[in-house]
Amino acid sequence: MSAQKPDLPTADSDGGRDEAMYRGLHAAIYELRLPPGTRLPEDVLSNTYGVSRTLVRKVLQRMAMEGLVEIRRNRGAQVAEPSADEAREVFATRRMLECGALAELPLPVPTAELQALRELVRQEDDAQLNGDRVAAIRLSGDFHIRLAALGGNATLTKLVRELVARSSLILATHGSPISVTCRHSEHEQIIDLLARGERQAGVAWMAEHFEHITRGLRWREQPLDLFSVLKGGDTPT
Amino acid sequence: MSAQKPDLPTADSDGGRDEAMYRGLHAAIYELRLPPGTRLPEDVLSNTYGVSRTLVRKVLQRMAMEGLVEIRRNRGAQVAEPSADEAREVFATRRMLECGALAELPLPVPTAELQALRELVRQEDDAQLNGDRVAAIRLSGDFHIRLAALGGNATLTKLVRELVARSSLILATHGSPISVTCRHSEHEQIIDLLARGERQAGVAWMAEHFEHITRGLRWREQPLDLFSVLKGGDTPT
DNA sequence: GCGCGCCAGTTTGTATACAATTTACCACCC
DNA sequence: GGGTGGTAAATTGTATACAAACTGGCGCGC
Repeated sequence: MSAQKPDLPTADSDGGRDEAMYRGLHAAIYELRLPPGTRLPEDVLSNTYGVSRTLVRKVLQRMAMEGLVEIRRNRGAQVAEPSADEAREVFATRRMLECGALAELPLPVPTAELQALRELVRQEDDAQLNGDRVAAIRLSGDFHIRLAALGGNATLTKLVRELVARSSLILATHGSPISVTCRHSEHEQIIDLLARGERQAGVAWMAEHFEHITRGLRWREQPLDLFSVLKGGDTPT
Repeated sequence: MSAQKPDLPTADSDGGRDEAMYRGLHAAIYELRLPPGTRLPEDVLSNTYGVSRTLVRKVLQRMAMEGLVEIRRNRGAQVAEPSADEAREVFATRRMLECGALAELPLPVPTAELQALRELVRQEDDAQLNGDRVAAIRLSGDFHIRLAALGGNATLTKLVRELVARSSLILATHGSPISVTCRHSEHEQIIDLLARGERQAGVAWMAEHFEHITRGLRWREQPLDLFSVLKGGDTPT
């Protein structure tokens, strides 16, 4: 059942400079070193990575498709600033995908995987205690990705990976400073339930977990989209 | 001041010639006028749409991200030929997303929407009777997209739209000539359950519906992936 | 005759040049 | 003085040019 697709003899190590640039930019955004709203001028990236604007544009287009970057016509690219609506949608979608995947997870889960997941939880816990909010967000995302990947569905895993990366931006924009991410105990609880083979309970817990995250967001209003307000056209007294 | 032009950020109205070309190519692939495996040389597309290869590549890259086109380094693009594994993954993922969306659909569904869905079913039914397999596949996809869109989750709807387009290629490649798509009665049954407010029954029926589709695929005739066969080194006797 | 290697033709990958649009700044007018 | 309009600088959009890689065919040697 494993869908391994041997691309070319040189597997995934290569991919060219554009792939290297993609990884760099993706990591920088996922790890919030480039916060939401940061402008990404093409010539700067071009000079930074030593490639032509052609490749820069290619990478930016790709990341725009993934929702990590916003490209406005003739106005360049910037790190995406997810709206409140988008935040709700992303987490609702993640809940469906991740709960669905969890519900069909073949049991028992290999011990090695359980151990790796526990290790991620431990690191996330450390980050929380150290007040390293950014690291906690990233590690929480890694946990969810790894968990989703257990099902062996590469298509689903890819989607979850993309949604998790967007979630990172969402938490940076709308997350409250305290208890930004999932409470560590919740992640640990899911693992424990999985280890005991109580899959259905794990699914229920996961759903509640997403509920907590969504509720934890603070919906501080966005930059007040003047256009849509005016076009909304409520009758002027 | 010429600010009267509704230039919304996520412009769906216009985006230039590249957007027009995207729509054209997407429709051609979705409607199977360009069957899986069809090569898509850049200069041909360039001449066809009257744009430079730059824009052609931009569109092809985008469609590759969506899984509709495969781009192999230095070897150009072609309409994707989904593998059997990919087919299973796509339908499993769709089941999770679409069942999840259905389970949370606010009831009652507006009458106009129900009517539009019934109309799609009717057209699909016609196509089936007329032996127009290609139209039936497309209309079936339209039905699923419209149903998913009812929830109002744009992020989820976009994912479903992409997966449905890929499903079109999957059915073209692996679908059996008869009963290619969903049996029409199944779609109608889902609408009826929805109209009566029996959401849970609808979800269950939808899940079974995907089960039927997956089972209806014929898995013979794998593309003879010589590389992985040789490298896999199973050497079965 | 069969196989190997070389060469030409074709196709893609990347960079650069030029056009179009936006942005910012400053002079100008009310 | 504040707002308006225009012009210049900067940035992006598109096209083209050139380099690299692959494909297919032909000739040569075994």
